[in-house]
Amino acid sequence: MPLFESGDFLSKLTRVELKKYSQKKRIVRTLYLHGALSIAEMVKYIEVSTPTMQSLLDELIEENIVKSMGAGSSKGGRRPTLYGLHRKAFYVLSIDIGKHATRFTIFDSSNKKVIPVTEIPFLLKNDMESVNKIYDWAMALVKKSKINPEHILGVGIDMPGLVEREKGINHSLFNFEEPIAEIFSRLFNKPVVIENDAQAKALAEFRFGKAVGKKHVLVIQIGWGVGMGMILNSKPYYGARGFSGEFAHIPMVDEKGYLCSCGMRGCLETVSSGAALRRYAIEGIEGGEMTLIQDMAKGVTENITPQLIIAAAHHGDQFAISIISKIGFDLGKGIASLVQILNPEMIILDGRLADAGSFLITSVNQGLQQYSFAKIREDMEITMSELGEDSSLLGNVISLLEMIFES
Amino acid sequence: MPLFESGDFLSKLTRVELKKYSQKKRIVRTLYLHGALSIAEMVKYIEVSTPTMQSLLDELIEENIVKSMGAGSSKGGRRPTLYGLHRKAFYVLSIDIGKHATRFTIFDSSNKKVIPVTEIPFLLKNDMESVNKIYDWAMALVKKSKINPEHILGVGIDMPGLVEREKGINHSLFNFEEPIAEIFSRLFNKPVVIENDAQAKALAEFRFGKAVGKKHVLVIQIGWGVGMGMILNSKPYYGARGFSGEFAHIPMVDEKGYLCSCGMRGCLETVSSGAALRRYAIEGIEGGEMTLIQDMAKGVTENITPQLIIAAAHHGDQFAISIISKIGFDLGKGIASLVQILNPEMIILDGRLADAGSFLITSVNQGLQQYSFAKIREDMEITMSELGEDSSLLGNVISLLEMIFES
DNA sequence: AAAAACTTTTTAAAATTTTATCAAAAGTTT
DNA sequence: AAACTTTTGATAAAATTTTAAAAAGTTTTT
Repeated sequence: MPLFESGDFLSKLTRVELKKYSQKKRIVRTLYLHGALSIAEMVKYIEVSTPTMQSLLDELIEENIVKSMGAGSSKGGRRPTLYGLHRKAFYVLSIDIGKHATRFTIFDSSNKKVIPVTEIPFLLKNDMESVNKIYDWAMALVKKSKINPEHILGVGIDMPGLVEREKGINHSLFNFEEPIAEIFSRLFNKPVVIENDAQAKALAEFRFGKAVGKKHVLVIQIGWGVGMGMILNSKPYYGARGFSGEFAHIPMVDEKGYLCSCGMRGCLETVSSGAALRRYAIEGIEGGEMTLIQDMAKGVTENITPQLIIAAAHHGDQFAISIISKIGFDLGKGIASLVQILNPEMIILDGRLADAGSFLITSVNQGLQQYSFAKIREDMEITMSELGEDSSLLGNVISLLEMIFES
Repeated sequence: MPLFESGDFLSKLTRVELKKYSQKKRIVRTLYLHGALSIAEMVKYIEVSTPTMQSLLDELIEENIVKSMGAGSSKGGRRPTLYGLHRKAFYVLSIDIGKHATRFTIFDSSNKKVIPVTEIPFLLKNDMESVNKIYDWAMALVKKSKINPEHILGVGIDMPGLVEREKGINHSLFNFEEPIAEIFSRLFNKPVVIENDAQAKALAEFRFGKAVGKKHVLVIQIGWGVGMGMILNSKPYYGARGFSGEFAHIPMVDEKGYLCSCGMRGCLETVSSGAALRRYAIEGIEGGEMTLIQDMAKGVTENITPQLIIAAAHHGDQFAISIISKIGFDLGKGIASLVQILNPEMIILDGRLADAGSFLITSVNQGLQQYSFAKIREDMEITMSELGEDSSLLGNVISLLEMIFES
């Protein structure tokens, strides 16, 4: 049984065959998410009796997808035999498309990278040439990895923009006549799933990060801009067309607000993002503020980046701290809206601005406190991501597998 | 098989018995939601073969829960036998607790009221006396209805406040040592579910109103205050502790904003609610505005209600129209945040202010257009509820049944 | 050190569900 | 109006799954 079958194949199966097929997929999914398990444990996740589970596992072993991993530790009785995914059960090619760089890697079924992440810095253009370049680089990586392309289950891709995951369309980027996911699928001759970059990060947090086991989690990514991915009711939330999470563009400031890159005025992103931080710094310096930032940037405006401002704050620069706090407070105010509306269990901050650490968290909490109910905040945790910068690449794998396991 | 069994009873069942029990519940749920169906149709909803479905139905008929409803119309072949719920399969007592009045009725399993809604006007107090009064009135209604209390499956109650449905606690009202749902459950000696009033309305819209078949719907209730119930991913959304939907208290106006009843400043409710509308009217009249409102209220401030202002608008009063528009615009701005974050398919407006109809909708759309992406609005519909004022009573029934069917 | 208790796995009989086929009833086409 | 198609429902053999009990392997207790 190959893990991925077309609907055409599936429609020919009888009820029993279909049930067995979906049970096997659930087993593979469970082993992917939880690692090696005993029969007794698996029976708790998947509703079948022990003998049935055993025969399903036998078949999966026969098919070289699952293998016995030896005995686990006893809980006061016979030691269980653990079953886990064969390392080579499947590979997934993951691509993180960004504005200024695109990153590639390949994961195996135990979630390990089989080849280091390759980052190709290039300015993304909204044309087929960029698509073809990405394909070529990806194929070069596959070749380099020496993995048999047959063993690659599919391709997971994340990118910025308004992504309609189900239809495989990105309305902001690569919005050609044919859905971009289908274009890639044709090129790679594999199933391809596309995902919004922030949502990919949320998936990674949910399955392998701080949000494991949580039901309602918001992952907010703060870089030059702001993005959000959501897990609601233990499921990724996409909304009607996948356009959810546009937290960056909720109204925060009145008519007098700055013009946002999206064309509206006074969006959260105009007062609470890396770009806003930079603008505050430049405005401050022009207004005659005494600050380390100017020295550190050697007087060159182009050198003023969020990272530099954060570094200045870590050196004790009061102006840097004050503008980070300003941004944090407004972010907290924005988060207050989220909290009041969604009552999440946890909010995870990610992205480069998250490096501002306690400077940011403190002021975020201030804004949040001023604009939300204590009861709703009570059991909620705001925390920083610990998955690192490859989390979106990992999220792509999860996204692809979920697509395959759901069908 | 009684429809509601305790966990104790269930834990004694074998796997097969449990499966059969849950399949039977799913059949009852399906028949409740969709009305009478044929075996062939039910097989599409519930994954069993025709012979199995037949034997399950036979058992349910034997138990007097389901009955054959005669032949349906043919779709080009043998006419199907339709099976539906016995009218007396179960009854549900529904109570809508409001600040100024509490309303009671009893529904049968075909969703019909077996007795007209009784409204008891009394000012709700936060004490056990009010609880006991509500219980007494409810029992009086049961007696009047002449329904055997044994046949009442349970009690569904909605009320304002921060309701933690799973624990049966309302943190704003009746927050005694024992959860209020348990207190009522002990009094009635039946399963009781409590629900936030706006969420109850959302449930009614989702199952029997304009939101049937939709996946992501927000139901906004605008009366003196503002409430919201949500359906996300085809499920009622409650959040971590059931405190979601506090849309009324997201920040809308800066520090200069009005003080809100919740203690914060500048909440949406301070600029976009029946109370805000009244305040605008009074402020306007005091400021010397020429308006019909003053005549209609006979110069008595107490007479100025949202309804009166809406009536003035319908008479062409420009000032009334302008303040309704003001409120609508701000509501639209608030809705923009919801839309950007959640990308819903549909937003349903309900509550007394919804009577302002087109005056409101037009300005809501203006605010929404100014502060949200066209792509996200594109396929979204904003509409008025058509379920009428009993929708929360109906929602309570759905809530109770979902609790019972889920367990 | 042996026995008891406990967890996991295996086995085979028992129970259940499905598949496949047929029959009945109604619509559609010739 | 007869023949054909379609849909629904019923039946019995075939296949599958579960139950229950026994076996195997560890830890804990006596």
